[in-house]
Amino acid sequence: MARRDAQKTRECILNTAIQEFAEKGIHGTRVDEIAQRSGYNKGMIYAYFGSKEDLYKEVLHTVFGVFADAEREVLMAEREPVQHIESLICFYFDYAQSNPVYVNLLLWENLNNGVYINETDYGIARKPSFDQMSEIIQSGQVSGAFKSDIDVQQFLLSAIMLPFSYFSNKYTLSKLLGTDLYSEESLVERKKSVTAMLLEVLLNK
Amino acid sequence: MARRDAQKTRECILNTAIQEFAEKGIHGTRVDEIAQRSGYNKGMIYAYFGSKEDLYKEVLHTVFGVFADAEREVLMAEREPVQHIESLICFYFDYAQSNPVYVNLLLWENLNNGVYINETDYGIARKPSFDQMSEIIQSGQVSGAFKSDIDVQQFLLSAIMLPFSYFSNKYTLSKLLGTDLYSEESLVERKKSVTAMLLEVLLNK
DNA sequence: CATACAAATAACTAACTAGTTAGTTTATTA
DNA sequence: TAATAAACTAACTAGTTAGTTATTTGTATG
Repeated sequence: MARRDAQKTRECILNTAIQEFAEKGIHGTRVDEIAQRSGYNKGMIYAYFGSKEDLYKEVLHTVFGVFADAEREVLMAEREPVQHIESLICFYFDYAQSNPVYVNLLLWENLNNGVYINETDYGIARKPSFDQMSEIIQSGQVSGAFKSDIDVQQFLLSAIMLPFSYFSNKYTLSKLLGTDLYSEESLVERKKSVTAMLLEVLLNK
Repeated sequence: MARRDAQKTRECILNTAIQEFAEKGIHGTRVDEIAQRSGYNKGMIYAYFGSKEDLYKEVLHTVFGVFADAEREVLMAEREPVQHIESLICFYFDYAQSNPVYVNLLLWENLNNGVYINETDYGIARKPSFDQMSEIIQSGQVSGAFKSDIDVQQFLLSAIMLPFSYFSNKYTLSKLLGTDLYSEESLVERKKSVTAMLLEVLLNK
């Protein structure tokens, strides 16, 4: 087996970079640290990725790409509108819970005024997803399962942000309530509550 | 008038630091830049604040303190539970909208794993606020205005995060929807929608 | 097995950055 | 008005950091 494998080296550096950038952001991350933690020389990073900024953009591209694929799979499933929306809420909650790297990189980008994300295909990748969500809701309205006066865009904004923000504000929320919001039970309870709230607003009685 | 005024100098440096830290975080901010933008020598920063980190903590203390005072005022008002909760939602939305500095510093702190915020009195300042909110809801439940099966903590989490996250995810949300979410009309619409949603879940019909 | 080339590295550089210091300017007051 | 203290500054230091270069090491192939 080749101890020298450009493909594998590249991948290994990228994975280390994902961890580092998610944890410390583009300014807090040190290229030397990525080199050391990945086990490769700093020169390799520049050989394979060009610059710190380019590496960061590839990190964004990779992490957001993986998310978009997972989201697409949920949206592609053949389901009744109610179950479809329910599974989508469930997906957002679980994904944010088990992918802190994704949550953090989104936060960093918002703080960077979207400077780096604008240079990836993030928007292009998500637009059709959003349109598809809209269609699911509209079909639920047609079938009478969903209230007809629901504003699709407003509802989706809430459905996306309610699960996400529980994890993106982890530390300040814990401080506010003074209790552990991320125990197994708390997580189950929150997920139930968010789902119930969104469905109560959406469903016809 | 004294051109040399320690109090005023301190204040001026602090205000500049608030802007810089909110914009660039503790790692992205340069002490030299704060000095230059405030118009004072870097030595003054170290004379009055000790270190970059101590200055940052004082920034957090100041900004979160101002927020806590404003929140307290809303909570102290004598109102019927329905109007009281409505005014609270309104406050959260308006405050996040007009204080990007506050929004950003909260985001930075969540990304810093709450390291610096833990060394301010943020938690202590907010705990009684949270308890007071709980009381408002409970009194609404007693009077029959609010549903009796509402989980107070779950509801408050949603009431705090729904307004906030619309602003904390400004750039990625805009990318997702592809429209300007922060025009005058969009803001009014979002605020209405969030308020309506929360009240629908909370109020007895 | 020699050679050619890709993979990898150590050591370096130029620019930057938090923090310090030695000294100057201004206001106060005895 | 001379002495004193506080406000302020310019220039420096020690350490860091993104990025480069000269060189070595491993591997596939004719």
